[in-house]
Amino acid sequence: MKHLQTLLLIQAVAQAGSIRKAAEDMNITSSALNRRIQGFEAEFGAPVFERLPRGVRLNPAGELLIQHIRAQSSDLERVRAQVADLSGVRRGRVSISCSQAIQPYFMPSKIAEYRREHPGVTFSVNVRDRDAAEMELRSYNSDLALVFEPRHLAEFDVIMSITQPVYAVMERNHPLAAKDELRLRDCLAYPHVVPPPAIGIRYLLDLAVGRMSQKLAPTIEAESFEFMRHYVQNDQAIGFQFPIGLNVGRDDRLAFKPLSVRDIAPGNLSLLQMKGRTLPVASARFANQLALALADL
Amino acid sequence: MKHLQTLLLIQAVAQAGSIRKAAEDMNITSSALNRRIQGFEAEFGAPVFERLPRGVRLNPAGELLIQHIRAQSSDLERVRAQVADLSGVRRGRVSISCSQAIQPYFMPSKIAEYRREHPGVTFSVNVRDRDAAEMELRSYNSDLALVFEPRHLAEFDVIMSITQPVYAVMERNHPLAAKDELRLRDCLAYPHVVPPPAIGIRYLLDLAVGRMSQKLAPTIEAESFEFMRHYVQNDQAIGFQFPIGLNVGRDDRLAFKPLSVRDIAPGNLSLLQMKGRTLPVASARFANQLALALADL
DNA sequence: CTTTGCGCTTCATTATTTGCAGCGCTACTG
DNA sequence: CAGTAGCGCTGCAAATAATGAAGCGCAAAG
Repeated sequence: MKHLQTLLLIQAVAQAGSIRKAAEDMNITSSALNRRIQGFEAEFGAPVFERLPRGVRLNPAGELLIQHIRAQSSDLERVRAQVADLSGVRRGRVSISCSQAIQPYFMPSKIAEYRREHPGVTFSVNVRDRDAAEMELRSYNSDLALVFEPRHLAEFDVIMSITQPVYAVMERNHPLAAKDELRLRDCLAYPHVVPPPAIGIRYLLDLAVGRMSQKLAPTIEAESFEFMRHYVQNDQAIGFQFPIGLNVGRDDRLAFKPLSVRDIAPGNLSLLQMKGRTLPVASARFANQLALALADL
Repeated sequence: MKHLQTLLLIQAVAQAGSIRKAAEDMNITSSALNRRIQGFEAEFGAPVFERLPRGVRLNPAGELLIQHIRAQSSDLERVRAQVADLSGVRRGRVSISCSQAIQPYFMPSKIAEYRREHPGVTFSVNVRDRDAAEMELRSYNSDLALVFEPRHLAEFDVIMSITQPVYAVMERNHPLAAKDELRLRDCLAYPHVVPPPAIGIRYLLDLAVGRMSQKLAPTIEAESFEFMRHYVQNDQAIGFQFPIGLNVGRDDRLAFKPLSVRDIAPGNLSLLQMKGRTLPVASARFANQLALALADL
């Protein structure tokens, strides 16, 4: 859209960190870009960038402005999608960031379900830890985020929120696989595979261990739950995961047993959007469907 | 702001109802304006106006767009105000629509109180009935609305809400002035002054009377509470008002007595803003102060 | 101490926007 | 029922604004 051109250029400069680089990215000369920015700052009434010897950087006013720009363009997109919707076409693109646990079973099935009714809608799914997912929302790169243990709840609107107990994951004939419910201390007696601190489940583990005499002594710290699932088949090791990320009852090589909630708090799984934002139709509907599915879990 | 120019022109055309009129308003020629609009529609991907023989009118897509435009410009204003705030200056303008009852005592004292701390902030206060106040919010002409018995609550964010009983207003030595609490039927035995149906208190009266055998037989239907207050000093008449609009205990010519809540529901006084909107700093702070003051009432 | 990369400015050039005039159309008007 | 006024739209020349090429001064990096 033409009327946003200057704003988009500002965004490009903010990202590139220098006017000349941004100019190259946007296929114009640096002089033109330079003057557009000066022009804008003049009519805006305040500088937007700090001039550094090696480039530019947003100043506080610029940070405010860039936020406005993102909201702007995303809202315009929403309007266009809604207008397209008016003329009968059901199109759109839903972008969502989610925790790793959501990715293997839950999200694919829900997306497939949604697309059966709205085949014109496309999706963009990003797996992100909780901090990164929040960043995506803030930058309007994702419409939705479905994450465990979100951090800065006050900055977002919570569309739906449920809790899930932490499960231990182990080989099918692991000594602990006989019990129905496990104590955390029993698990820690075995080698254990835990994710790095940025991941929600690790946060809960750290909290829980903090109240105990025993310490967390991770044999392996691994980002990937996929990796964890395969590793525990070797070393009589224990992994941890939420049930939404497990194929409970339909995996014949692994056993999944819940940890006692006396030992470790259940995880909070929240569906978030940017505060106060009006989502595009497609995203809003998908969020709705997700909320219903979560409620049924 | 230059990058909004086309959008503002569209707004002008929507308001004027014809391109030529809008062109005159905006001091350009109709041909220039015409082509800007055509250009915009082209890149927008859909027409925004219906062409009528005597002018143009927004089509549904246009309605969506105009809403976006209003949100846009108001948000940009907010950013500018916030940037001004950054540079140390406490400036800004708060615009608020309120019910008539709020105007004589409550609003002036709260504004004065606020301005003692923020002398740079200016105010624009409009007295509106509940429907008109909601219109002002929707069109972004007012940041806030403080009204009795709002109608379409779902379209707005409720910042704060309290209830107030209905009071009868009468001459100091009116026969009913002796009692502590009045029954509605006793009031209706005297001539009564009521506002027109658009006003919140009338709505409550109509509701209450609907459950009774007696009918509302207004001697006078008057917009102005001011008028009502003066009139009841003549005809032994009864008027109705919420205590927030009365100088309870400090008026020596009138008596104010609450009606029994068994007869008539208390009025709901709500502080509203446009849904999902980020208010300018000044307005947000003032809303905050109002909410506190209402809670203390 | 040279080099590199930066923001910014000047000036001629190129796009873009504007105003003027006029066309065709439809709904009022006498 | 012709006349007229008001409308949206378009062609064309003039005015205005944005652009690119080149170069200046500056400060950090090598």
